[in-house]
Parts: sequence; structure tokens; C-alpha cells
Amino acid sequence: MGGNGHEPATAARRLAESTGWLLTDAAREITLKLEEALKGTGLRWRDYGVLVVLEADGPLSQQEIGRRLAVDRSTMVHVIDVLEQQGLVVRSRDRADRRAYSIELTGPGRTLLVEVLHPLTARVHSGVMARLTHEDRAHLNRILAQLAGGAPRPE
Amino acid sequence: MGGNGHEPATAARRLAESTGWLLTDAAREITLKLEEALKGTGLRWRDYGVLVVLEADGPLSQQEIGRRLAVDRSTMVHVIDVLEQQGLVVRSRDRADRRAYSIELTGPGRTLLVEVLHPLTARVHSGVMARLTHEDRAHLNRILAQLAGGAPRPE
DNA sequence: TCAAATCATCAGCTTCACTGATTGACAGGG
DNA sequence: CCCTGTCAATCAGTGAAGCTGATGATTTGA
Repeated sequence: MGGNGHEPATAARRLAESTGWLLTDAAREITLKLEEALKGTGLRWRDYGVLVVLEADGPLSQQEIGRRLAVDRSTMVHVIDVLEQQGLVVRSRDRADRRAYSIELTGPGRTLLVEVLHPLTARVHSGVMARLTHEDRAHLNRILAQLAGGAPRPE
Repeated sequence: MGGNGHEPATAARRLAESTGWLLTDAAREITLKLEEALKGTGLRWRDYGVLVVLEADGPLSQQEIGRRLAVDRSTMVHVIDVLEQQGLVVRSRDRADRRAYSIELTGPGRTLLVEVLHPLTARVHSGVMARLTHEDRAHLNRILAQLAGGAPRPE
């Protein structure tokens, strides 16, 4: 792998050796497909993320949701606005801290998630992962988790 | 690692099973670090990509560069403007097709690439990949290439 | 009680993708 | 040679989204 002397160093080859590009390319590709699949629902990939977080970890503040999804606090305002207008989540004051909202999934929100969104995104994932062997899929997720996890937390 | 039965299904866990999120998280993290490392040079990660493509595959039109890096044609105008002002690339008319420019790396551009940018980005990659075993690193690049490559080629 | 910090919000700024229109250049048919 | 269509680069306009800083309400700590 070291001999870069006589080989025609095409950009494709050099880019292919850069994990940075590979990651952004792969991420862009899968995100495009997911957005495409979600198009009919009027939701974005980001919105789906909010719903998933809420489904799993109950009512949360806007900031906390944004923190987990790497969405800015000021952007979250509009994101929740839209989801609330569609009746998928509700804003109510957190009783423990009345500065914050308590964002909660509604019944319709949960239903949409289970009956439509989860199957939809699962199908996209299956399609993309179909190129990989079963082993590679597990491998990939494990490696990515290590990469994205940053510093290992002492939980 | 497999026993997720009695574990409270946290959002973290569910997101951790979605390759889509893992990919975007990992890509964001490495991109942030690369941008950070490049900060002193006045260049962005995108700009580095342009230079790498030009270094490897000779003079190219703006559109062709943009196509390879997934950068929009109208955005490329400004990107090349900046690189040209810094003397790293030159615009000249393509003699075969005078509608298009022929963007070419300059001597200083090539020097910067070899002496500064390649070492810089290599260091970032090493830092990030340090969390992985040697095997996993090769594995990851191979798998990502399959994912990002789109249709599997019969090469 | 008073000051500092925090949450949601808003306004302003910036970047960037996308669209459409324009200009100059190419390519083909008449 | 002209006409039409296509394509590269450019520019203007729009919209999404991040970042900053300010504000009002509220909490927390001294």
C-alpha cells in the first residue's frame, strides 16, 4: 500500500483513502435516501430524529432534544413549532422548571412513528445495507459507534 | 453486547442502532476536527478537496470538480475565486471547449498541499482512527467505499 | 433579597444548496 | 450561413440552518 510512486494517483484513489471523505459521502447518500423516503410524510429526517428521541426518553426540553441530535437551540424552536402544528408533539410547561417546555409525543405522533416512520426508515436502511454482508453490517455499526462516541463515558 | 432485553430502551440505544445517525455523527465529528486543524491555513475542508482532486487528476472544469466533491456549480464559482486569489489555482480557458475553464494547480498550491495540508489532515485522521484497531481501520474504509460507491461495480 | 445562570425566543448575520436567467460557446440540421 | 438546442460559467434570489447576542421569565445560589 505504500508504493505511491508509479501508480497513477487518481483523485478517486486518494479520496478513497480518506476516511473523512468516505464518511461524508456515505452519510450524504443515506441521508438523501432517507429524506426521499420521508418526502410523502411532510417530515424531514431531522423531525424523525426528534420523534425517536421523544419516543424513547419521554418528555424532554427543546434544548435536551437538540443536544442529542446536534441541532441548534434556535433551530429547535421552529422544528418543534412544525411538529406541534401537525399534532405529533405537544408543548407544556415543565412543572419542575417553568422556564423550560416539556415536549411530549402525542398519541398520533406515536402511531405515525410505529406504523409509518419506523417501517419506512427500516426499509431504506435495509436497502442500503444490502450491499454488505451480515458481518460487515454489525461491524460497521460497532466501528461507527466508536468513532462517533468521542471520549468514552464512564456512565 | 447483545443483551438489550431488560435495558431501558433509551434514545441513545435506538439511535445507536441506526446506521444513518451513526454515519452523520461520525462524519460531523471528523469534519469538525478537520476544519479545526485547517483553521490556521485559511482554507476549508472543501477547499482542500478541490486541491486534492486537481493534484491527482490534472486540470479540470469547475463543474467536474464540483461533481466529484458534491459541490453545487454555483457554489464552485466562489470556491475557485478564493483559491485563485490565494494563488493556489489558476483559471484558464479550456482550449478544446472555450465555454469551460481549465482549473489547474499552481506551484505554490502543490507545495502547500504536500508540505502543509497532507500532513495536517493525515494527523487528524490518525488521531481519530487511533480509537480503532488496525484491522478495523482497513475494514471501515472498505465498507464505507462499498456504501458510498453506489451501485457495485463489476471491477 | 439580589445577582448570576438558564430556557425559550427572536433578530441579525453568514454559509450554502438550489433555481432560473443571462452570456458566450459549441453542435446539428436545414 | 442561419437557427435551434445544449452546455459552462456567472449572477441574483430564495430558503434552510447554524451561530451570536439580546430579552423576558424563571430558577438557583450567595
